[in-house]
Amino acid sequence: MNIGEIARRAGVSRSTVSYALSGKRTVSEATRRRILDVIEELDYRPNANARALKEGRTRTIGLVIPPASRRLTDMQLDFVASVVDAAARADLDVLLSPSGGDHDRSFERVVTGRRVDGVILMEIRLEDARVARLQQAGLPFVGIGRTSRPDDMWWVDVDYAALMAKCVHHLADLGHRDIALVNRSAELVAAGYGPGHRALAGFTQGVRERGLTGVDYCCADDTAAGEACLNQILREHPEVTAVATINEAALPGIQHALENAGLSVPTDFSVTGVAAPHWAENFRPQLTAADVPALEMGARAVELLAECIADPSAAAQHLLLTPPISLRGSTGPARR
Amino acid sequence: MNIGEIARRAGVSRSTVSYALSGKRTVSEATRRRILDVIEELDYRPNANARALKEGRTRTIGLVIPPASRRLTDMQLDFVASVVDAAARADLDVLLSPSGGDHDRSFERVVTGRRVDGVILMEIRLEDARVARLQQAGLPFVGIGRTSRPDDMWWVDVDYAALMAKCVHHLADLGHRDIALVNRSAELVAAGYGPGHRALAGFTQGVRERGLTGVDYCCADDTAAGEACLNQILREHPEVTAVATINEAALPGIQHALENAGLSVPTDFSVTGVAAPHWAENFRPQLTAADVPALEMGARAVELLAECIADPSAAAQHLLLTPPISLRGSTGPARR
DNA sequence: CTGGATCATCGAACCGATTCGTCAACGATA
DNA sequence: TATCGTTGACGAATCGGTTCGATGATCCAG
Repeated sequence: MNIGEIARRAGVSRSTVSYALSGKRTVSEATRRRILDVIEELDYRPNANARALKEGRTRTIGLVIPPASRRLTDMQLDFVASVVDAAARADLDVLLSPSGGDHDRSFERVVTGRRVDGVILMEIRLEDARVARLQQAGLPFVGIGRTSRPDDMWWVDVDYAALMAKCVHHLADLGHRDIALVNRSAELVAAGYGPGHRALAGFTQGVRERGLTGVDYCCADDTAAGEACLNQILREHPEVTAVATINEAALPGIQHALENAGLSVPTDFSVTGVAAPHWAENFRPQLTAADVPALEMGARAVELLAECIADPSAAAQHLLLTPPISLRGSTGPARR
Repeated sequence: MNIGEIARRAGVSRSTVSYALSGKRTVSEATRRRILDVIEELDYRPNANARALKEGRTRTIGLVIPPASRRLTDMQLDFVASVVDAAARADLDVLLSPSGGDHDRSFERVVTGRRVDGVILMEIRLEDARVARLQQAGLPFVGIGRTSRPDDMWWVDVDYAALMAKCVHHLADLGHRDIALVNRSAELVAAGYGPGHRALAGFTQGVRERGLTGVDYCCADDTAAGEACLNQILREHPEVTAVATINEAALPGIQHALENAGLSVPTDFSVTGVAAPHWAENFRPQLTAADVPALEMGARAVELLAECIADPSAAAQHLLLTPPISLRGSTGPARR
């Protein structure tokens, strides 16, 4: 069931079959009809590998996700889902590669095997060896996040610094003087994970601008860690009346810790931050937070990648998103 | 930077380079050394498409996931992650295809494009057109779940019927007489989603065996629906003292509804069911539930698929998992 | 009636690997 | 020295498509 078989049954040459399918040259209506009938009858589809080999492109994009050993955040999950969906709409296939910062085999296969036309790279660090590797290989890619030298690469990112600063200002407006940041895990931050660093920078800047006192804590991405982290904050800094966080997965734990401490939100304690809508709405009361637009990011990343593939020499494009903070019920005036 | 380039620089023929890499024929140590040096210097990797074309296999598996429009459950996410990980360990790439029950283009590409050696098919329905399509195309595949005629296909599944029956017996043992089932969404059940049907069957059987009274409700996969569903149960059947569920995503909503109704778990009301450990542990008190072994399922599905690809004519293998119910704090004696 | 343009089709080269058949060189054996 | 077996390398065919150049048929204008 290859193109030769079709050609034989239709009594034409292989090239005619190819032209009948692609339309790149005219084929008489009669033979076209005959060829399509045979194709229909045999349920023939061109071999994608052969086509990719000759055409030099695969109509496939690579999606490099964090290693599966670490559970994906909901935001990342939304992002993956939207990338896959956007790619499907553009008739692109998606090849998944679970890779951390190291050069593992899966990542190397994707980069060097000419299996993909381009790559979307998730969870980029400030210094990321994978970026250099992709640039060296000359493979078009779009980063979700940016390195410390972001100008010469394509990326889509959320402006965590600005968002966190906004959160701090919001808390300051409500009269809070002592606040805490619940960041992502210490390992991630130590590895140079951009959002972690930029959120801290924004937090620090906001605190300074408003003359507040701020403390920051790293916290692993799960409920238990969130609970432990907030307990630690309450113990070590009982003066703190509000926390801001970019750690979605810690939110349930934060909630538990506050309940256990007998603190009610928002009368005794305020909580805000950056989270996927799903988490913000599951918090009780619903979280005042910037909703990370993961779904939009995925679609835009695919669009950008398509442009980058079409013209790799074009100037790098960037997209820095600053979603508004949705006021819900989890922040209120500082207690006194 | 193809194999010809390497051959030229090393002063040998292309076939010699190929044999030096594959080891399928002997190559003298001297030339091998020379070839590998050139490869190293030029950072050459064989073109995966050309290799796949010639060899007739792609070293890639397809993973057909539910469409992204519907948020994946945590269990599904764990499953995807473990499949991707297991595949990476076996040096297989994973091609993602978001497909519902219909034949969409993405699914058709995966099935007919010869881009994958085999497929893992998630969220199988009792009558699933995709299964027939794969069988017709002769593409090896492993189902996560089974159709109503499961004997002639390979699959891995969780015995939801047995698990739900166990839950019912557990509740009966605690003295509950009126219980409710919170199932997955009405659309999913109507579409013939296996776990939904089998859970209901197990629930009904358990209720009958113990002479209880049981009501069952469908519930969309989110917090709001879970809350609404439990409110409805409390309103329409105030005699109910316990619910069992296979709807993880409804658990937070169930919790909210119980809190709002002033019912405390487990003294006033019991909750149990089947959920990924993550959800079970986030419930308060922690959920007495069967932990769906999603991580194990993923790894086993990849193993099975590898066997199925190696020998497609072999007898179909099945794996029906019945994880034990972990007793945590969310079930207790019926109130009186 | 002839020359040139247009249309439809064919044949062959090519993409980048793998693999089979062949063969030269060499050493060992008779 | 003639023969045989082994080793190491080469050349060509092949996988299944796409695409370029060429060719024959048809048509219209001059």
